[in-house]
Amino acid sequence: MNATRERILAATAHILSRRGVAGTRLADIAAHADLRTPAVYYYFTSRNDLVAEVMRDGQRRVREHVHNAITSAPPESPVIELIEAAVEAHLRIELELSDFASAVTRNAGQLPPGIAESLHLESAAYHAIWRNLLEALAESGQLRTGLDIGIARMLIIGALNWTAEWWNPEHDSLDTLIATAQSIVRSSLTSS
Amino acid sequence: MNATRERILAATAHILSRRGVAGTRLADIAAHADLRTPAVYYYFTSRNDLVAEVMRDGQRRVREHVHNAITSAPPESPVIELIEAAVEAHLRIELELSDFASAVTRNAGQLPPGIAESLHLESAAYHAIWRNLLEALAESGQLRTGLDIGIARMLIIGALNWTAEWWNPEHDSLDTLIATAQSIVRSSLTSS
DNA sequence: GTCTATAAGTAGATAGAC
DNA sequence: GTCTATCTACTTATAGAC
Repeated sequence: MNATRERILAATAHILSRRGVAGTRLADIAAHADLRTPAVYYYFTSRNDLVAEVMRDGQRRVREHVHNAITSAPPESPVIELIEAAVEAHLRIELELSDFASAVTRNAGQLPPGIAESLHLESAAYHAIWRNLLEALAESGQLRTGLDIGIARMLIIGALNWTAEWWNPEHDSLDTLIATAQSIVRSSLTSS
Repeated sequence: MNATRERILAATAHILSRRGVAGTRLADIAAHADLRTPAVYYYFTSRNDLVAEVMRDGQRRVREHVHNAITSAPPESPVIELIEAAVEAHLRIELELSDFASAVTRNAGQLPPGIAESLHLESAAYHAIWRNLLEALAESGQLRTGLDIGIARMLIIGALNWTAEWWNPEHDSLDTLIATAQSIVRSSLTSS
């Protein structure tokens, strides 16, 4: 596509994921993309449009990355292993691979009205992936009994999303974090 | 203490917990406290000072509420039941009892430099409570083997904190949320 | 396509009356 | 103690040159 446009999007994701929606200035975005502020308006009609596109793109990247991890698992994999693959994919895209992804999780809750709605479809599609995984686990008979499947899904995704708030690569390796998260998710969902 | 000062603090917590740090305007705070903006400066030297006090107060309230839940548990309670009491207390103070508490969890990650440091001591004291609980569980021999205790703590607190982003009382009752969270935490930490 | 210059609006903070 | 009036700084957005 257009290189400058992509650079502006990447700069926005970078700053959004660190400073938050309301703390993200067009001047900072432009500086990070090696431009002056007005140049942004050649590619985007407003700050809100730019932010909205980054958020939608970020949510799409998370969904695609997790989706790929699930569909590229060995055929006939037990459902719980697909769930563990999803845990790893979610953490890697969020913490290691993409500012777009962390921009979404760190800002989804405090978006101005217009942007929130524009994200809704993408967000619903992502949650549908997890809902399907948990329903498949229930159908396989391995889900721990008495668990509210919708609440469990949100608690798990919450634990994963919150890592963006505290994880420090100098303190814990990403591999250790992933292994611990997988262990906790497996143990909390299954009975064995 | 001073009623007006308290009203300003409460108004700030209310708006902070809904709109985020950078989205919180002094004019909105003043209006919610039934005052004009300059009156705020009679009680606080700056917007940052006001926000910092609300955040420290919120973190203190969470810590005290959880601490009380633990110490008022029946004597000789098994550690895992203290942990379940802590889960309930954290969710209740956050979702039901205090705008100050939700102001903390929804903004802790994106605070301007000055405020972040002023919250550090309170925040460390709260995490120490959970660290003690998990260490006691390990010493009792009931902690699942091979679990990184520090990462597990952050994943659990993250799952609880994230509820502020999605929980809707019209969709799930708080009691159901608490029971599900307790079940998941117990199952993820213990082997039985 | 990207710039300089600037308009228009908004937010934090202060001055001083009451 | 709280107000009205105002200052200053900052941010989004536009105009128009190059």
